[in-house]
Amino acid sequence: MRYRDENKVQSIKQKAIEMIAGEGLENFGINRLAKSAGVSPATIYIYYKDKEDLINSIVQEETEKWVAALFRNFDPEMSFEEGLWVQWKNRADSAIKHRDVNLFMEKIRNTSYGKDQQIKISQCMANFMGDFVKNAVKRGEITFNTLEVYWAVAFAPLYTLVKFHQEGRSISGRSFKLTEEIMRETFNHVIKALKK
Amino acid sequence: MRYRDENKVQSIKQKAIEMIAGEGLENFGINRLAKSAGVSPATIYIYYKDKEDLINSIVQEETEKWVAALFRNFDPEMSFEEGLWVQWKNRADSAIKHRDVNLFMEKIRNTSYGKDQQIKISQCMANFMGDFVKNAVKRGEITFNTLEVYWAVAFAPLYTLVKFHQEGRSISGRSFKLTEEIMRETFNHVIKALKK
DNA sequence: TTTTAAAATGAGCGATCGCTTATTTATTTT
DNA sequence: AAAATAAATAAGCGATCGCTCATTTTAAAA
Repeated sequence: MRYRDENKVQSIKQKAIEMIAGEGLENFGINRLAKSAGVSPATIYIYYKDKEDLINSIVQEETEKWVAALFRNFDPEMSFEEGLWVQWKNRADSAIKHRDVNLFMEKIRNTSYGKDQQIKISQCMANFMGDFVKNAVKRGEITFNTLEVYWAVAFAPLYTLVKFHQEGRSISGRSFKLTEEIMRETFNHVIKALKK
Repeated sequence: MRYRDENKVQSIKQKAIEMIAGEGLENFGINRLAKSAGVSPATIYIYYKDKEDLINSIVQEETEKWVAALFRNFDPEMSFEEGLWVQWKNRADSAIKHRDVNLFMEKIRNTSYGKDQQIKISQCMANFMGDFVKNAVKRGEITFNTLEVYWAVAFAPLYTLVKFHQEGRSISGRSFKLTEEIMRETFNHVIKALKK
């Protein structure tokens, strides 16, 4: 019997990510994807049940990779400042190295396909951060009441700068690049906010 | 001659906002909008050139209202802490009072229709904030180098909490409500980060 | 009351949508 | 070499898309 051509399914995934990253979900269609990936529309339905399944599968797969990358070289036993910086660095590296995937994820976020994605990210965050933050509090490095407030103060500034960077645009209207220097400046503000 | 029925165009706008806020752009269509608004599809094209013009018009209109609401009771001469708090309060009130519009704006953000929206918001922010921040620096209340960093530290935490609130979900998985108490807690962190 | 002109509409156009089916192609097993 | 089987495809289905047109409705102007 004939075996699956892995190049085909990889091409389908890759082109789907590129198309959604570029034009958004509202212009994304199976016929156009098939043409772009160099396969027949019917071929896509060998690998995926329907359009929804296609998108959900890719979202799930990329979310797992995305979260894993966020915690590379991270250890909950790290000091607060070191651990948070590792997560910041990983987040920024991800945005730069995998631009398409990050734009894709951003387009998905506010759609029905983004529900599971957000839940998975939240759970993973809670798991990893739970111990990390608990340790930091135990050591008397930081203080806080609500986990949501911690997340908002510790990560939201970075995520906003990453968005500015991805869009190549910002408040001032000028082009914006997320340099290590700017990351450091922002990080110092955040540390000041959270430290006792 | 016959005059335009303002109820009709208002109904079209309102239903468009509700539909996009609820199901997102990818499921939004003119025929369904017409049915929902109780008019003929052709009627919509009396008021708007095409689908793109319809969405762009609503985005522009609501963005102006949205930005205006953000600077209600705000004066660039205010002390830093007071001025920033006014903007925070306005942002939170907007999310609570005009839920549909805020969800609509959020769905639009990462689409092609969101480009002008973002630019307009950025410009308005830069104008209002320019003087305000300059005054605060002159008075020695705060210090910072980059406008983008200021924005990221001063507003991103609040905007993240607003998103949690809108989605009724957050890091922990539990339902999340943006109370005044949580806003205050977060605000104190941010002030600590920005004050000299 | 009649005329006039724009608002409003129902029906439906061509194009594209997600998806299926009948058939062919490729590769392993016999 | 023949049989077996799943991958892959071209063609196109019904449904829906954005949008238009011929016609009717409405209310001000004459």
